[in-house]
Amino acid sequence: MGKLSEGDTKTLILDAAEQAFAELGFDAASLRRIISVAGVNLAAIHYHYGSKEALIEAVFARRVGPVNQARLERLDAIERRAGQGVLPLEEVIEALVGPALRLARDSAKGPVVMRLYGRTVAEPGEHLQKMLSHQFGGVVKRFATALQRAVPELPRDALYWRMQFIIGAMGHLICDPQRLKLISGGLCDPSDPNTAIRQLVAFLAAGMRAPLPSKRKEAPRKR
Amino acid sequence: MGKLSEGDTKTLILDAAEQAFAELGFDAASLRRIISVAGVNLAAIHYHYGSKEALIEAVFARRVGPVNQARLERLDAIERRAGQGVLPLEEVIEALVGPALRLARDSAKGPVVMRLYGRTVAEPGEHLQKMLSHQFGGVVKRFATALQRAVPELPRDALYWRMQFIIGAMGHLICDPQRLKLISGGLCDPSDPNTAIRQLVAFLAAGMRAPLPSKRKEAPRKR
DNA sequence: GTCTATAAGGAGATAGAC
DNA sequence: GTCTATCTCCTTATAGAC
Repeated sequence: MGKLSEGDTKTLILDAAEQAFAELGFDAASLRRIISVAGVNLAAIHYHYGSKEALIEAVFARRVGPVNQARLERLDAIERRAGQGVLPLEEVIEALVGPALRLARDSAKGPVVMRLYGRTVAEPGEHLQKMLSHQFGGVVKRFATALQRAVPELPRDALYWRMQFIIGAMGHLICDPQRLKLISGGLCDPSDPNTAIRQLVAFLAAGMRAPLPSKRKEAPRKR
Repeated sequence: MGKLSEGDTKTLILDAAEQAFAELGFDAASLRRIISVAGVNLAAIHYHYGSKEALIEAVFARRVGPVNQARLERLDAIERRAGQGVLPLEEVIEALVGPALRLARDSAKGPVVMRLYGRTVAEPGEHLQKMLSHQFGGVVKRFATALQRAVPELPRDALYWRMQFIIGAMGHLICDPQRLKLISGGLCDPSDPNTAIRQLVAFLAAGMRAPLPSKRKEAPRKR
């Protein structure tokens, strides 16, 4: 556990698996492809991890753990500064989306890691979804109460709707940055985390402060 | 093409495939599982569709075509009413997200269809992504110019960033409605399209109108 | 810990009778 | 158009030598 050796077989597998999962998806990335990139033997995966499912979980946990820890630490600092008062909305949102978007810069892997991270949300499969709930359940709860403290007048149902929108906007940006570059004709550069965070926080904060939708009907329907 | 027979083998396959893809994902849903639900023979899939890839495309096109047509028709009506003036932002956004969210109500399948529709955005695979660009390219371009006309003072780079956020929030809501019910403790009901649309439009319109993010401190500048 | 060899099964696709 | 039977390939996983 305390080993640091870089040529470690266990780590070689983890790195190659991460890249393959990000590039091809969990199903399409076979263990055989992973070992060919890692330069290790097929049996080594089962020796070190036991199964493909366990490998997926290990790949995921290595990145998600630090991100969620950073989120909670930043939220702690915000709450400490605010005392009993209202929390600053932009800072709370930045604490939620910033660490995830900055993951691209922290890792030498760059955008590859981001795709993996964002993709898991959309992927089906009981095992993955259980893992997600386990990894993110606490973070979601903490940020739900923090956002409530940042926008106290917002009813609770609207709060949860809007949290879902935040998660969706963040996830899509993380998962599929290339599409933004494409549709903008190269005008936007999603690989720059600072610009991404600034744009995202401004948009989401305004959304959180939006006046409540009227119960009224929608626009006239064409038939 | 003009056939209406409901027990049609071709349609039975399409229905079963849609459900299986939505439930399990494109990779995990095997043709053998699809035929067992449809009650048809394995060879029938290849006779009617040729390959699994072509089947995926057929499943997708059946739903996306009408949705995109509805989007463009509503946008046409909005632009006709507005003449040369500024477009009403809420209505443009509603034209974009409404038809997709209402898909759940129009189809007897309900939420199943929604999951399929939203999931495809996040899925990897060259073939799927090419198909997406082909199916949605025109719609994205039309709505980009429409949104620009609705928020004329917004710089073009911010416009594309925010469009990406819109697509993400909408897609996540469509793809994974159950998570909202879960994290809200049953307070929010994502299966009610009208509430979902109202909440989503209010949030996104406010986001589109957000002041531009500053580079470092509070100094929102306009172009 | 790492290797070879192989097990055991599921996948998509097809040929040819009816 | 529909069926049975089968082909070929690739997957995860394991047993056992070194």
